[in-house]
Amino acid sequence: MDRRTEIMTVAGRLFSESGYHVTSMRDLAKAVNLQGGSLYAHIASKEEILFEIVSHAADLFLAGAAAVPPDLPPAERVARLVEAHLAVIAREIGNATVFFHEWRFLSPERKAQIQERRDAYEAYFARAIADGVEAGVFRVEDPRLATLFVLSALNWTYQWYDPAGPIPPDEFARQYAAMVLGALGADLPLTPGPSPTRGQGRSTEHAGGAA
Amino acid sequence: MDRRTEIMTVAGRLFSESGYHVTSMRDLAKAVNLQGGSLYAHIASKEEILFEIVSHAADLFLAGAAAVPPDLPPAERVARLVEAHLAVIAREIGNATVFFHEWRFLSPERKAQIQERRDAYEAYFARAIADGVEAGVFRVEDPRLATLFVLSALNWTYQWYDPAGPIPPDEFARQYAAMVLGALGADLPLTPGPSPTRGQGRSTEHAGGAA
DNA sequence: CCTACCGATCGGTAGG
DNA sequence: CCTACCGATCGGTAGG
Repeated sequence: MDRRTEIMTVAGRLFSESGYHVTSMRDLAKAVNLQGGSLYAHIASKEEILFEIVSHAADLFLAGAAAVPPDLPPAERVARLVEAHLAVIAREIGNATVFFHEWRFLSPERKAQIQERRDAYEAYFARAIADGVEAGVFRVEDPRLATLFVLSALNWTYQWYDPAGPIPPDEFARQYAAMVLGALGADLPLTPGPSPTRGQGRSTEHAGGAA
Repeated sequence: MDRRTEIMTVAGRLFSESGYHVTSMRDLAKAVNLQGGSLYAHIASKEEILFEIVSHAADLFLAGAAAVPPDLPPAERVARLVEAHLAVIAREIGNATVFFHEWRFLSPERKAQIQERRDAYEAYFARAIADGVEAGVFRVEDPRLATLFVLSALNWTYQWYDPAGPIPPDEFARQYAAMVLGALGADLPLTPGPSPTRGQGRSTEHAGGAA
């Protein structure tokens, strides 16, 4: 990993832990064993670092959605989109946090660039949901609101999901996808047989964040 | 509205628009027609302002949940909790934004105080969901994960919901509650008869944010 | 509630 | 990549 990449990686961690504005260039420099001014031999500005982190995360989300075959049946497509989204969060929770939490501090031009990719990403979900409604497998009143509902449920997960916690990422994604499909009015898609005792009571100890 | 209240109100707007750290005390002073130092005749510190805003929002959420009769059937209780949550966001979107976005910048003691209320709030949802599972009206694998799913779908709405937009708050809440109940595996609770043309296509023009 | 000011720290640069 | 430094701005205070 070259110096520049190291700076980006460490910055992703610091920005996600303390916030973009609270993290100073000197904090970052110290974390990579440099003097404050030396960072500028590798990067042009603090905002450039933020942009690279956010842009990288946006690309990961977009690539994940693009990898879902568009000819799959809508319900399966939605499930795959959900899984892809959560896989990105599980793998790069720090960068994902910066993506969701700090992107608004980008310059107008850079923010617009990210907005485009967010729109494109949202469109994958909107299409899958619209297809499902058309095919009669989803029952929603307003597809646009349903899309925002699904994305909301996904986007907030960076606030509380701990990939190292008790729920392994793919089990997490499986259950989450089932709930998303339920929200879309699909009839009990992948729910495993009637074993209502499964997982019960197991307070999974994820502490605060969501609420 | 006395001076102090005015400061809090304006600060809520500024913090939500630009972020807590980007908004300087001088920005705030100017917005209420004071000199920078004069703010300190009314408040002790910048963080005190943040705390009052966050604390106020936490109280609103908690009061909304507490007002839902605990003896209601679980499905209706969840629907009411969802509606109460969205009502707070519709009414105080600025303070709600600060609550969700900036609370982590509070001092450890104050953060802990807010965390307590968030936990109490979450417990309302956890209880309603647990009751529904027990009663057999909800079908979820892991009640804790289901609770986090529901709260995620709700918590993110401050990012994109516009109370002045095309979807009026109570219509918004009604549809949102239906999707939440669907996610919990309740059998098609309040879905109005088969009128799949309703609301269709109406791209509700909420622009980015969610994605 | 204002004027004037405090020390600290910020992102960034020059020159080597 | 370091040393030394820049102007700007920060939250907050003293004294009136």
